[in-house]
Amino acid sequence: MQKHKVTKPTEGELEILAVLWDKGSATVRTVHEELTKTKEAGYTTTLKLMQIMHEKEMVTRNTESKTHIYTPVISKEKTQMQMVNKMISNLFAGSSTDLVMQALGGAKTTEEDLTRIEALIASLKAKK
Amino acid sequence: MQKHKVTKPTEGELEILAVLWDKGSATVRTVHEELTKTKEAGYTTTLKLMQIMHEKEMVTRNTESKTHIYTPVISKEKTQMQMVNKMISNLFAGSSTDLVMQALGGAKTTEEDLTRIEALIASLKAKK
DNA sequence: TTACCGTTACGAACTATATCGTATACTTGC
DNA sequence: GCAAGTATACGATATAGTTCGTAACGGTAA
Repeated sequence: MQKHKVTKPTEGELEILAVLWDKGSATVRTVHEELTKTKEAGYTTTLKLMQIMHEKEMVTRNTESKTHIYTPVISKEKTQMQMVNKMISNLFAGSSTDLVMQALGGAKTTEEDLTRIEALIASLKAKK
Repeated sequence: MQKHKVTKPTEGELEILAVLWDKGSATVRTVHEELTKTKEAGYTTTLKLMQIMHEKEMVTRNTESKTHIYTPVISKEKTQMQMVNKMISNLFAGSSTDLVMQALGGAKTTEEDLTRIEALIASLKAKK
């Protein structure tokens, strides 16, 4: 079986990935402008980060035109799963339930959200 | 309003905290032996990390006897909350529900767990 | 006392990440 | 063609985290 390479995005890489996931693909400038909505950063800093991500093969880029277009390689869902699982094993002693309780208890959740989760639980129960 | 200091434990610090949370307090040797059950590490590496954690005031230590005894300062619950919230905003666009769905969907959860969560949801709904 | 052992203290080296200044190249308008 | 603007490339620096070698200290057994 093929060993799957585990890419663990850093903080900064995650911010960039978030933009790319949202937009599908984007130029450095686009990403950079998104980022600067929430934080300070120099353009070349964003550029460098994205170049490093390219080296690490977290993104591909189309260099046909002078302005490169970057596209994420690793999927949002897979990354979410990896990081959630890691957190569960590191911080919740392996209990996904504890994480769920924490997340539900801590944050504001709408009634519709709660209903959606109930439905998911019901379907999970049905499978057993 | 007082600014709350956010302590963001690193990977290595988290491993040590996990042991301390479990045991209440412990010597370097005890922690180190726990850690080496799952990974390689030199004794002085563990020691140094714990000393740094002491500098950062993540732990206190009792130095009455030659062998110091370390006790966590930051609570497991608070740390869990901080990290879960961070993950929600970084990776789930602020939606705790999405995190919950991911956690429930991904991992194996017992029927009792599901029932516990249902109960929590019911009580949250009741509050609205 | 002295040799040994387990302990803490300290500092050096290494790696990873982040940030940015500067050089260089391409494009466009004049 | 050339200046201005916008891109990428590259390297230097700063900071943080990790790892570990070695010294120093204290207790204990012979």
